[in-house]
Amino acid sequence: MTTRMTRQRAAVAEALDQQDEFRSAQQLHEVLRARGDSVGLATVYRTLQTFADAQEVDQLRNADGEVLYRRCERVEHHHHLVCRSCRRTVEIDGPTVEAWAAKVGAAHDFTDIDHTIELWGTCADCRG
Amino acid sequence: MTTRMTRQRAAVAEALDQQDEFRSAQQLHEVLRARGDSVGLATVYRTLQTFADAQEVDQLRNADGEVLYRRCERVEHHHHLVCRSCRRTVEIDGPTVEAWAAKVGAAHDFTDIDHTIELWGTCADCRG
DNA sequence: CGATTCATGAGAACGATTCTCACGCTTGGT
DNA sequence: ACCAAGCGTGAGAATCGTTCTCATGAATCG
Ligand SMILES: [Mn+2]
Ligand SMILES: [Mn+2]
Ligand SMILES: [Zn+2]
Ligand SMILES: [Zn+2]
Repeated sequence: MTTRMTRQRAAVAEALDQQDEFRSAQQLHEVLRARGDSVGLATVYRTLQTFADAQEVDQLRNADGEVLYRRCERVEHHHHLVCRSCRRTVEIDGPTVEAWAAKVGAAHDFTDIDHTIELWGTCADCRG
Repeated sequence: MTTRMTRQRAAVAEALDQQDEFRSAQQLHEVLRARGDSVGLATVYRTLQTFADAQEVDQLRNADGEVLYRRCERVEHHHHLVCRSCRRTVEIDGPTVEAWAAKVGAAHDFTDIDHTIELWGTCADCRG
């Protein structure tokens, strides 16, 4: 239950903070390696999962099914608009869809409604 | 580019039609095997992908990252409310979120907006 | 300064999906 | 119907992201 502070966790947290875009565990592992902060791949996976469980990082899947992680600005629940090519991310606050999702779930007598809402597009920079 | 009619394709299509819930390629493969319509697993995967490309089946990923397929009633774009435990599915028409997604994308100067919107919950039957 | 116990990491294992490629069947023309 | 052309098939190998194993290392706390 405890969460010991280790060099590895600090390194992963720092690498995450340096990223603006969503990154995969393997990408972050590479970032760490390049920085000289050697951390085992298994540890990167474990640490990211720990952070995600603690709601300290957001995670989503790209079209290929890879899990991507990002430390967002806002800590409250939100969604993302992600560039398909560079992964530039905009944090989206969607009260409209929150209400919609809850209403639809209730209307069909489903409980514990959870929603997956992510927007993908091509950002201005990647459009040339 | 052609699409030859084979016993395997007919079998996969038929197995899909018998399902009310979202199913994985492996589950459908098992359904086929149980029916006596033996179809290779690779063929099941290929056929489902072909159907998906042709917009004849919808696909989504569950929390574990597995891809699930379903032949829906409505052929037009829509979303789903899926039971986490039995996968019972309700097809959702969401003009509200369609507009929201488009607006958000445009507001941030992203083009070719695509959205992933799926609702998960526990259906009445699975709640006991 | 120990003792305790969680954390780490190299490599094996996993599991869904894709790839390979020789063989067979659908198809379109004759 | 007959045939040639080439798409479709399937068993097994290969991929690849992710998780597991387990011996070793390090953080924590009295
Ligand atoms: Mn939301
Ligand atoms: Mn939609
Ligand atoms: Zn971009
Ligand atoms: Zn259910």
